[in-house]
Amino acid sequence: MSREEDEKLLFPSFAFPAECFPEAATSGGEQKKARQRRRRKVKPEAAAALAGESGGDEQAKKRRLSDEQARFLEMSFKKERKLETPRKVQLAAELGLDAKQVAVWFQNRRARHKSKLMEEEFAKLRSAHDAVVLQNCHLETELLKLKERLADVEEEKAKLAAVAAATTGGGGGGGGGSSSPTSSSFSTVTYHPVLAGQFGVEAAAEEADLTYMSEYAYNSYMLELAAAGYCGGVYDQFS
DNA sequence: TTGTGTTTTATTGCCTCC
DNA sequence: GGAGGCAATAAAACACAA
Repeated sequence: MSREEDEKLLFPSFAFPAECFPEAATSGGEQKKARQRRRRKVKPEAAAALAGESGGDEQAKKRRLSDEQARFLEMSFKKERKLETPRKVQLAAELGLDAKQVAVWFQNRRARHKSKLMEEEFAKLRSAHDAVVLQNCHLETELLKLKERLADVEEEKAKLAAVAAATTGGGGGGGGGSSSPTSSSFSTVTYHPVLAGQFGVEAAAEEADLTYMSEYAYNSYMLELAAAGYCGGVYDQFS
């Protein structure tokens, strides 16, 4: 079974939790709330059975499956995530278990599998988020530098205009104007490869003749920023 | 040994589908 | 309406540090 099939099976209608969108609370959210409100009550007979009080038969107690049984079930789970009733009964007979136990085992196993996939998904989203934060910080830093540079140029321009006015006796003069930025003072905008791929900015960046940093260069750059005290916290991972 | 955290097995209540 | 699935949860079993 492919991972995509797997996820389709396990997340038939995956959505971000309703609390992410409080303004769009729906009846689905209500259902979830209702579920969370619920407090399970263990029926007395079930509690007694678990405690071994009803006749004291060992079968009623919670028993761990043997390694062999668990291994067999695990192999079956790898082949098929859900069991048809006949297969369930057959499996139970082969393992000397109750069909209900096999069903429960599969149910719990699916839940474990799902939560593992969720963790992986979360980790991916988090790293993408971190990358966006870093990129944003980088761009803000770049913007700051450009603003400083612009201010310098404007100042230079004003000075030149004043000098021109003094020497020509007050004429207009438009000297010194064509300020094409020197390549050394303007650093190029860089895109982290992960970001570029993820958000489709690659083509646009190429078109604009922007250069790319290697992973190493990028990390070094982030270290520099961290050392300079930019965007505190975000760079902890680099230092 | 014991307190505590984690994993596993089982139950309950709700939902969907046939 | 019954079967089966899922989420939430309880509780036993287990692991492990102090």
